[in-house]
Amino acid sequence: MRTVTPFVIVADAPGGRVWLLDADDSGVVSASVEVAATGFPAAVARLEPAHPRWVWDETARWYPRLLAAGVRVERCVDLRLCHTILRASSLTADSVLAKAPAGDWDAPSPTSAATSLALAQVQAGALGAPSTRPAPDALTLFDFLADSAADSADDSAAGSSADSAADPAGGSVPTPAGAPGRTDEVDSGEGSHPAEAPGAPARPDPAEALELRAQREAVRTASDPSRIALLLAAESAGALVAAEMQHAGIPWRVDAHDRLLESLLGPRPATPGIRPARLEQLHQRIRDELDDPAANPDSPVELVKSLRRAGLSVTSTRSWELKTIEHPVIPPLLEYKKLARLASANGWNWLDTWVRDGRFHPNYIPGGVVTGRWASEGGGALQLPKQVRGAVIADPGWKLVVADAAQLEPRILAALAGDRAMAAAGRDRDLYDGIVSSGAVDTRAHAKVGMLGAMYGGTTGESGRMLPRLARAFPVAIGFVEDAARAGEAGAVVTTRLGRTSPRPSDAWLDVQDAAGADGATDAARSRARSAARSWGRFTRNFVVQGTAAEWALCWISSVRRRLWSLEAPDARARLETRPHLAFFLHDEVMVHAPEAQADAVAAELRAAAAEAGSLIFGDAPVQFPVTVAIVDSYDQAK
DNA sequence: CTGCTCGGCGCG
DNA sequence: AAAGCGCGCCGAGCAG
Repeated sequence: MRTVTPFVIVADAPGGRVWLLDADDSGVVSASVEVAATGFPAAVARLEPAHPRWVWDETARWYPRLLAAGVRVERCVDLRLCHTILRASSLTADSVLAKAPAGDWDAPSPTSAATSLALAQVQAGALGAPSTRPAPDALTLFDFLADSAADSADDSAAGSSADSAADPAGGSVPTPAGAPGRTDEVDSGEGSHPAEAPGAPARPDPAEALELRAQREAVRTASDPSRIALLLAAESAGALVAAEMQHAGIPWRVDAHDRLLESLLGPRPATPGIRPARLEQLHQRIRDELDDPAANPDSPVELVKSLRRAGLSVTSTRSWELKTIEHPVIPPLLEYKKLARLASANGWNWLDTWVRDGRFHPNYIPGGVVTGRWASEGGGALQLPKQVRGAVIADPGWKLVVADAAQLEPRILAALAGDRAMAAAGRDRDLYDGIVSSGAVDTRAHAKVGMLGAMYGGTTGESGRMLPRLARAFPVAIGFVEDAARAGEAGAVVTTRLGRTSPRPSDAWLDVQDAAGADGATDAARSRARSAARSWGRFTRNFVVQGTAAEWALCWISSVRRRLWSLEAPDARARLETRPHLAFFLHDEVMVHAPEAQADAVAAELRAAAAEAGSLIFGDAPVQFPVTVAIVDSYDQAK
């Protein structure tokens, strides 16, 4: 019988086989088994009921093959994602891990696009999914998310997860409910033998084990272990969500998409490269109105020349510039640009490339943005235009439950800064309406543009005009982003609530600043330096807000994921895609694909998860994080 | 032919 | 109505 330890490291063994290594709280390996690649999913399924945290170099490299076999895991450590955070975080700046020279773990991920469609679409093997479902209250979100180095809570302390997060003890790991306890013998790292592979060679110590130890040490010695531990756990849980969403896919109806394209563009051209009928019509009208048979609306450079020849004083072909011009060519030109964009970005070619068997399987890239937001690759998953959302349709008997965090970023700012006035403005109502009620500004639109400007560093136009009023009404919140901006302008780093730290400015940036400070610096040099400094200040100003909002969103989807898995399933062996599951995530918005009978329950969990995420990150700060929830048949019906 | 930048525009 | 943040994708056009 295997000894239960908090971590099981997954690593490549020679000959395409896989090691599974027990590791203790410090990352010390105590036992190992080696399995054939084909036996890997079954081996994971066998160990999962003890709720280990699976440790692997990259979730995107290991988890898809488990999902393809119908095996789901609760928790993991994505070493590469965690490494990136720990290397940069100001909370772990003194750690051995942060001070070491760059190594393999700092290299860009070798796994990305290549895994997308191929692995996600591997048909399931014969292996059925064993039940990995815990009792509904067996694990709180904190247990689920938080790293054991900061975990002092007992499982029975449900409902006090925020307190747990705020009170790291650096203590022992609570034994998962129903799991056998550890033996002392194992902690020494001596005297234990590979339990399931008696003939195995000496215990391996792969790079993953070394890295896990370094990460555990960095967390243990961090200036605020609970925050960084929560961030690492949320980042890793997000990686599981990403793999699961890629596996399940977004329900996409090719017939509906095709009808939509046909109604806007005309029938699909038989030959690629030929303009659809509607575009060709508009093209001809553009030539006629410009009296220029060679006018080419697909080439910005050529189009500017054509427009200027026709007497229009344009400097670009941007839509917003064209809209300011009065001329008969403008309406057909704007329509052409809109439809040409649809045809090239989300037309028939897109359908052929990205939609298979009624699902769009995008490749999500957790941590792909410096602020901690996800990026995506292939198919433009995070830029699905509203135009085509009518093709996202729930399966028969199923619903889409779409939730959106209301005014997330300003609420995040209010909580980060501890601005009680702004918190009050958002209590039980739209935050921007609340700002209007406070008397700071006169319309909701002004409140919104003013707050966005404050968070992005806007200084001009309407946004700039609102800033002084907002600064008077909410000095704490505005002061917070101003401080972040000044830090960036001075070349310093800033850090989110949970410990994600901004990159340092480049050497080129520092050189520009140095040049401006030198004796005899020219006005041009000083001006350039000021401009670069302000630009970097806008980045750091936004980083703290966008980055902390991304942390909130990670906690939200992690909680949603766990809650969905606890909902009643058709049977204990139900696969991910046959029960309510996350289908899409977009910064502050999620979509759950769920059987109609469970849609209301899902909606309730989406709301509860949002509240949970808020208290997990901000404790009892008086800021609410409401979500709007819509239960719909197609995505275009949401908001 | 491939690989790159740029303009433009989709999303939050 | 647009400019402050963060992205990815497309076609055009150019360099090699």
